[in-house]
Amino acid sequence: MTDFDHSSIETKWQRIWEEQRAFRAPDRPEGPRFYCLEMLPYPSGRIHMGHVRNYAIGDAVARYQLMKGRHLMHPMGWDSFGLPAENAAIQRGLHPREWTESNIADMREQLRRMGFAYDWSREIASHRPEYYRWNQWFFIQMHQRGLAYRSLRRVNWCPQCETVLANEQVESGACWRCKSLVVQKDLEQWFLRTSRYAEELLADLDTMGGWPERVLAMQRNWIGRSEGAFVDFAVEGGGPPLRVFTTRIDTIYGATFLALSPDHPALAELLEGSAARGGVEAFLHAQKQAPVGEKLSAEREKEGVFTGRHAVNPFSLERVPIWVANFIVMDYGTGAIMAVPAHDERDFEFATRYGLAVRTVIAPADGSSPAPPFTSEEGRTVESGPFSGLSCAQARKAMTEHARRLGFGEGSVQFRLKDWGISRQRYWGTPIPMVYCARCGVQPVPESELPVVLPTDVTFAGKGGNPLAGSASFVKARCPACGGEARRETDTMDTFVDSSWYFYRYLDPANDKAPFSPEAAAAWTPIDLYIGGITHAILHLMYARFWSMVMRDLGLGTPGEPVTRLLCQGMVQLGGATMSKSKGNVVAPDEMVERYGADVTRLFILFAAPPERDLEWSEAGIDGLQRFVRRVWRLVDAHASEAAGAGPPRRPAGTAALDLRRKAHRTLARVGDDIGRRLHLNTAIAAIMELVNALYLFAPLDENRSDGPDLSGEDRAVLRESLDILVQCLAPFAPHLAEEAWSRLGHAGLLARHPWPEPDPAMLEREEVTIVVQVNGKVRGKVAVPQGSDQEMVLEAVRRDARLGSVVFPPGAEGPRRAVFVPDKLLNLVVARP
RNA sequence: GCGAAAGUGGCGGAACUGGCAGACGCGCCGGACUUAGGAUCCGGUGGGGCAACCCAUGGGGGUUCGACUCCCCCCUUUCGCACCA
Repeated sequence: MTDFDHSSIETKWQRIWEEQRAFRAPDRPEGPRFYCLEMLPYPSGRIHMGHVRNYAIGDAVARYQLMKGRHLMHPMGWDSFGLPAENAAIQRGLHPREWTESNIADMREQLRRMGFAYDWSREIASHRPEYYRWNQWFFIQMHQRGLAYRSLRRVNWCPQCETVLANEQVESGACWRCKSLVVQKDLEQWFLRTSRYAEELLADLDTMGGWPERVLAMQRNWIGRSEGAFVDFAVEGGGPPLRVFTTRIDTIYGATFLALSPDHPALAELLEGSAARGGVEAFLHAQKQAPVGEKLSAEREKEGVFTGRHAVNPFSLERVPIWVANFIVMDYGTGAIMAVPAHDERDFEFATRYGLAVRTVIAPADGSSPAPPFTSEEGRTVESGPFSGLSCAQARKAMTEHARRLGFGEGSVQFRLKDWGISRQRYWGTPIPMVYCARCGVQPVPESELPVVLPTDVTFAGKGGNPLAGSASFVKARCPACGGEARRETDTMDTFVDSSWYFYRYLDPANDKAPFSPEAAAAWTPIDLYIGGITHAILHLMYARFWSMVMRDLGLGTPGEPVTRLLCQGMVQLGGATMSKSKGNVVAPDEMVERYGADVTRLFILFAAPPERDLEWSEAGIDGLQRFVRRVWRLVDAHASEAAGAGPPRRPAGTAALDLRRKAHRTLARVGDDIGRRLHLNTAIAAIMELVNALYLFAPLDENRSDGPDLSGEDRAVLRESLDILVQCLAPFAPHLAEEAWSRLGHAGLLARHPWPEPDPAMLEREEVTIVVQVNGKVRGKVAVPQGSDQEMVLEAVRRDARLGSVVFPPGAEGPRRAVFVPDKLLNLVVARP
């Protein structure tokens, strides 16, 4: 009896896998392939339990698919640009590159010790010029096609990080990273035109059956498509008309005022000569002071002020006052609305506060007359001039057409999805490859001059501002058009750019002519399974989809949708909160590996909960997994010598042996299905535990003997087969243990690359099945009958059953009125109730 | 407010297409082996009666021969969006 020394055994197999290049993926797979991808980590320095869980899930699937005979692509890399490196530089005086590279080295080592089956030859890191030059290349391609543009925008600004934040990075008014209150600022920014793909991004969601419903819902919500119409209201006293967007043009006869965003560009002109000018300007000033968080809140009191001007409703020709209101946001629609207090809650609230008219123009179909505001679309228009009496849908159609014909409006579709602002005023990111020439304007850096490399002569003072702007050598540039002096763009790209296409670079990581070859992309994508946290359900996954569509349109051979199946694993929590360094509730994977080994750690984290569910960390159960590993090891250790000599089982042996064979083959089928189809890794492990229990019953171990019990030759063959199956089932979850056991059982070659066996169909059948016997739906007993028995045969068995017979057919009572029979499963007898 | 998911023993969780609720593990109880065991093996373990049976999957209704599973209402929790016109 030898103990399972996890430390030496795990190290040994990690070395052998590496030496034999066991997980190298071919550049061009021939035959079935599987691309298993896990979200790449930010190299913070240490891996945490969230990583371990993510990668243990992916590794189990990857190893299983490899054994199933598929060419496997299972790469790993580093999302290595970003703010923490810069902060570390400020705090420790290290260059961000040194800090990052050293973290990568540490974390790579930690991942190796977990025994994950990665093809490390494809490793990428986004902070390396070989990688980010392609960010720059993509940017230039997009710029040429009008997909990248520069625009002055009121942006969200984090005063702490001193950088712009995308809308997506503002969480209830605070910076998503540092939580400080976000303010607004006008800045020239680079944008990517995600809006051009809004329709496709939305429409595809309906076809993405391999994604969790909640992620699809979040993305739909985020894209936020609304069908409606623009309507132009002429301004009384001249000037250009005010254009509003509405989804309820059918209520336009109830519009009693217009409301403009405080940021509306037409305001200045409207206010000229208006008596209300002073009051409006005071209001606007007060609005500007309000912090962003408050500004975005729905609970905020609705406030506004009359501009002193009027507009004309083009349908009713009525005069309506023009107001400025704080609840109108500039970046949706036109920044101006027609307010219909009778049929919109917000408009109603505002009208009530300021004593504005409320006019009902929709009558509910049921004849009721509810108090305003009611927003239902069930009903007909009333008091709507020639459009009265139509259903809301009809009215919308007719009115939109009317506006179009008369030239004061048109149908329009609006999206909540905004273009992606990618400019960041940081050092540690991809330089945006543009230069500014006084004569020629904004010019892209020629492709031959890529990459634009980050300079090293920068100081990280922590005083704010972009360190890049302080690098004279970097800022000074030549204009590609005229050759004159020019100034280089110092903004860098949002790190979400890096992660939007990295999974294609893995396929062709050394390519220095293109980001990747179209052949490689076509051969390996779409990704079969992508695993990561739900935190990326919107941003990263939306950008990755957008980028794939752009690359497809650039002719790079990528599919429009990059991911066939998405698994969002739950978070690892401690004390009800996600583990995080700042909360101080982390458990270091290193310590677990040291104490229990990688196999036990992996088994535990996979067994404790199904992958999608949050997992509350508790070590209470880990002893069970350690026991399990030892039990497996003892089985193998005790039986290896005798089992090694046995051939395959020839014929059904005794009942016990036959039962064991069936158990083994059922386990094999179940584990395969649980990993390959259902992704229920916890139940797969449970099934393997059952097989281990069955093996112990079949061949009890005697502590006083070094060898196993006395078994017949046939029993030995069955035992041998079952042990082989056990070890193979275990390979995706506890790969080191499995390899060691495999070799102990006398097999040559790596188990990791050994074909996954097919269960013997004969062993999945049973000649006898247990039928549940119910009376009026209540279980009253069970009978054993041959598989495939019909109803009569089962009834006969029930009659013969000593106990059941009298329960089901009590003397003197009527027999069953009818029976519901599910073959091989259940018989339900419906009898008259007493 | 809108949207999504979840609620099952002391605990983590099973039950896939409506068909034996509680697989598997933790914990606990008992036994075996032991100088000892916090090692190992075997058995028990939802509740009530301790037998037949009855009750039980957040609560209440419904559909069905049969509901953890489907439908309606409600409660709780978590997550996402939050004045989107």
